[in-house]
Amino acid sequence: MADKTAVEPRRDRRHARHQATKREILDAAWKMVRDAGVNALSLRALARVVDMEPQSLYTYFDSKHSVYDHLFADGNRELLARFDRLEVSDDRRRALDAVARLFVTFAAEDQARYELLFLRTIPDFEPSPESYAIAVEVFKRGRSILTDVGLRTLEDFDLWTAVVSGLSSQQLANDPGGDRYIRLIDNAVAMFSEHVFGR
Amino acid sequence: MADKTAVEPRRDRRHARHQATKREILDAAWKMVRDAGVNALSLRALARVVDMEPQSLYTYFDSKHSVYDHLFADGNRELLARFDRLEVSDDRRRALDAVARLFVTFAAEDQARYELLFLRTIPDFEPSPESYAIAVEVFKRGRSILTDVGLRTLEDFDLWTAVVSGLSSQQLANDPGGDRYIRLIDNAVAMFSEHVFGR
DNA sequence: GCGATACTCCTGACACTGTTCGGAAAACTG
DNA sequence: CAGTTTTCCGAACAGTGTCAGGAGTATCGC
Repeated sequence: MADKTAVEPRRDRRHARHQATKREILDAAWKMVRDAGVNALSLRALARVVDMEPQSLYTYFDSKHSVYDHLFADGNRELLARFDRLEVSDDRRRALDAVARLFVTFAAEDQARYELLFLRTIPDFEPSPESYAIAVEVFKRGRSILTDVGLRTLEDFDLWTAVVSGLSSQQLANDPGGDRYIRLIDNAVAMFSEHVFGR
Repeated sequence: MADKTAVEPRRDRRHARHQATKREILDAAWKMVRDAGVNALSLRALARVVDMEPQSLYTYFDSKHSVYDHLFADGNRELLARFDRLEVSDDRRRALDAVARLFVTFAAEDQARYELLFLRTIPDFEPSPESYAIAVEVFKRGRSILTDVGLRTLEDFDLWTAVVSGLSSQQLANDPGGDRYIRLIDNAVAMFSEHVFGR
């Protein structure tokens, strides 16, 4: 009798929790990371949100780093998808502008995601080969768009990424939520294409 | 008797520890941060290095954030000193090149310091007014050098910082310890000054 | 339908973290 | 020498990621 009443509610909670699948956990993790910063992710707090015990998360993820790894993959997949959706103009300037705008916007949208994907800010975290492969894919896709546009040498490409990532990081650091550096994209693209293509 | 032998070594250690002053603690903190990343700093490990109990650190610092705050101030002071030591050439291109080189080198030297000063990577950390004042001083100094060179508008200045910080962050992220992006400084400065000054 | 197997989840525990409190020893001040 | 201030530590609290072991549930082969 006493046993039964003690076990009953546990079973109920089981059912409630059971729907908290991998995807839901990751979504909750995204929310936490966005609200409090990449390094403020806590497995225990995460478990609380998805109504689990912290140890149960280990059914879905090998470790905290594994959670980060999945977020890393998520972010890169999203970026890759946007690149795929992008229709590249024949006009050089227009194409460059679109790519820059795509990237800077992507960065400005979500500071945490930017940190996770492009800055090594979590101690000892390194993406798994599978996740890193997606990042490489993103890189290749970006690179191929730019070579199509006429950006041939690695030097020019590096200079391009420097400019675009510079705008992104400055936007996030000095004017998060605003458009102080986003407004400069036009100007920056003009500067860049004048330099490498002449005017 | 038993009491005395138990107390004796404690007194000896006291003397040994006593030389671990604020400066020494901060130096040790710099080393830890450089070796393991900004977010891997641990007060307990730090105390171990300077041969103290963790609680004793609170004699010198109000909190872990306060340690970060002092590091933040340290870094900005160093950068400010370098700006002061810099002799600005009359030649525009040369001057810009020197400033860019100064900054990118400073960034490339020490990833942890760069994160600490220019990226908001530590959860909830915000520099104290006193430390932030030094950062503002650095900003002013950089800005004044550039206006002297003929960079008048805020837009141009923002574009400049974007390019320079872009080179820095790319250097750290994609080729730490190397010079893949440092080599581009010449090129980048040419691009920038052609754009804002004409050629 | 039944037994074995796999999956999911939890209890308990360990070593670690930053931090607070209260007290003791040492250093400095009059 | 007495009194005050500075420096340090022992004990403890709430938080962290993680592991081991054991339940309950779902699924598969028979």
